Amino acid sequence: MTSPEVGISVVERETGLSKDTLRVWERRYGFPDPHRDRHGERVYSAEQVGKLRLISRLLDRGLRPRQLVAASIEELRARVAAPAQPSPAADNSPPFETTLKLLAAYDDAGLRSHLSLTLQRLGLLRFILEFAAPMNVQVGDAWSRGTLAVSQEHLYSEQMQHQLRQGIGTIYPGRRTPSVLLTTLPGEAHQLGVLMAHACLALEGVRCISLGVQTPIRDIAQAAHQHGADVVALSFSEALRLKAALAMLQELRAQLPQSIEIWAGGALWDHAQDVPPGIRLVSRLEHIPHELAEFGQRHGAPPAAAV
Amino acid sequence: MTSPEVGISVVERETGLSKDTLRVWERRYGFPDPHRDRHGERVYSAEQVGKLRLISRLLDRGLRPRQLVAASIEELRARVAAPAQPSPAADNSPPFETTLKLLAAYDDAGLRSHLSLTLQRLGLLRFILEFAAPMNVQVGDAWSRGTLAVSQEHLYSEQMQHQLRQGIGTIYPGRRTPSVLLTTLPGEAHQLGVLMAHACLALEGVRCISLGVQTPIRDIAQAAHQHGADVVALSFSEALRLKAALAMLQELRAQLPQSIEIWAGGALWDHAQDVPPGIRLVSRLEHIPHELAEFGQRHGAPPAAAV
DNA sequence: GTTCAATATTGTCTAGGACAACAATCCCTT
DNA sequence: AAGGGATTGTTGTCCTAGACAATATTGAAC
Repeated sequence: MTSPEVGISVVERETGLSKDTLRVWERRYGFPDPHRDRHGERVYSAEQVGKLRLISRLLDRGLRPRQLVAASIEELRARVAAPAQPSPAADNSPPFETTLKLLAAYDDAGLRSHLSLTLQRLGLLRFILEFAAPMNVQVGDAWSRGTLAVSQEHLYSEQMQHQLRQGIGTIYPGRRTPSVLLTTLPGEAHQLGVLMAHACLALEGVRCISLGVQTPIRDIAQAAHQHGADVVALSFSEALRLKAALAMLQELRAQLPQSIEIWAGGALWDHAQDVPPGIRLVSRLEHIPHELAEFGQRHGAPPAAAV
Repeated sequence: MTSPEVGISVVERETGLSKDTLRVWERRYGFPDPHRDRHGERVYSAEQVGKLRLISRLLDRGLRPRQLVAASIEELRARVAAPAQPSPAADNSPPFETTLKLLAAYDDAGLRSHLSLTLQRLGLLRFILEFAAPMNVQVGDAWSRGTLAVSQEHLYSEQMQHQLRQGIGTIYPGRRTPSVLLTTLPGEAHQLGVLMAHACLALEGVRCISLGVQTPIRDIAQAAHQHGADVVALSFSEALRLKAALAMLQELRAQLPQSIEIWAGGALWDHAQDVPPGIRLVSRLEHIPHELAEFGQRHGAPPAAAV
């Protein structure tokens, strides 16, 4: 704990709620109810910031603030944890458990070795589908429950990224269609989704180009054009607000010719019911081969020749 | 051009100047001077946004707004381009030229192959010192001059990252002291600096742990403690404001015990004259071995046994 | 020249009012 | 009873204009 009480701009940064919103909530609902320093400026307690963070998360799921501000912290925490899909039965099979144990012990060398061995043992595809993807969810859950520190989540992410890139690096680049441009929208900093998708696509022999994360809309459109991409594939974690994501998707759709498809995937869409027209939801990495086959049919290409 | 006139929140996002700042400049200096829509809300022309973007950049270099708002766009553009260090004689040796040519042609496959070959030809250390580091500068310059699109810079960064990680992956982890924790501060998203430092350290046989980018201060401190790190090494590009960087460094210094050193490196420090006490500036990657030797002397360790 | 105090500049905070966009209700018609 | 359209409630963002702390800059005294 550095300082238990923070100013409004810190709260804005930490919760994503604008200063205006924080002030107007205080005026309307009486929450948050910050102290004032000697100069009359708002000073928020760590507890209130925590509650605001929870509320902010629930807002993204379409709930409205009036009820949320009145609820207790426990209630909010329960709502945040629960109504996602009930977490795929907290897998306790050895690789998962070991990973969490290594993270808990801050054992980076052990983690590196464990991930590398698991990759070699399973092969890249099974490593991703059966291990990396569900593991990411577990790590994300543990982080949001507070079981895992930020630094541990970073460590995990870094090491996993390393393995995935090693894996991708060993694939000889294919030339199958469609040509896919991979990236994330501004504000979405998680790389693992892009890397997993990259690997799955490359394993299908598809030509793909990754721009890393956080590419501005206009630049995605430009790059798609320049590279002659057939598909722009975007990865979304729960870090991005659903509203913002939808708005940006619509903007991108408008800037791209109809001949270029947009595929969207990632955890964000677990909570979403529908997407704007002209966007294809690829909710699971497993569906990628099927999606590629369908693309082939739509575009009259030869039906997915074996790699 | 999507829409030639935009609202205040868009300007905030695009320029990094807060709404408050935009309004108070208008009040004080008469610039910017947005039109108003029928509801009295500010509407900024593309030209004004452009000028604001230039001003925002110059502010980071310590200039003050009063003069800047009065200057013409051309004048600002000249100032942005010029007074950095005069760019190390735009190296035109083959690998550099080829890289820029491949980027200009959006040739990702060619770039991948070119980088990989250069890495194999030079070896990891020379690849970094003689090629990657100066190339990063050139790409950054080209981007800020507008010669290179954002998507091209992303592509470069992604491919270079790939090569560096491949290189790091082949190094058998050493156990030499000091134990180094690598990352960047919040707001610093550039990974290449961390990766290059990681590689240089690993090549010296030093045990190092990377947390990726943008680790919150508190979590850096916690991780350093948990990992038993002797040094926290931080990379800074010019993306971060100098002021913000210094403040965060001071905060981190306060949270770490004196026994843990902080090393700072990266392009940001080319403009800076001095750093807070208790921070060691490692201005060039080439100095890393020397820095390690000095660390050994300071801590009475055996004088840098050969790897 | 340095050092310290006075002054100017600059960003961020404050308050309360206004309104557009969206969601939820209600009522009327079919 | 169900669908559709108007009314009402909710919510986020914008507005003005004033205040002040933190940081530069200037000026005066040594």
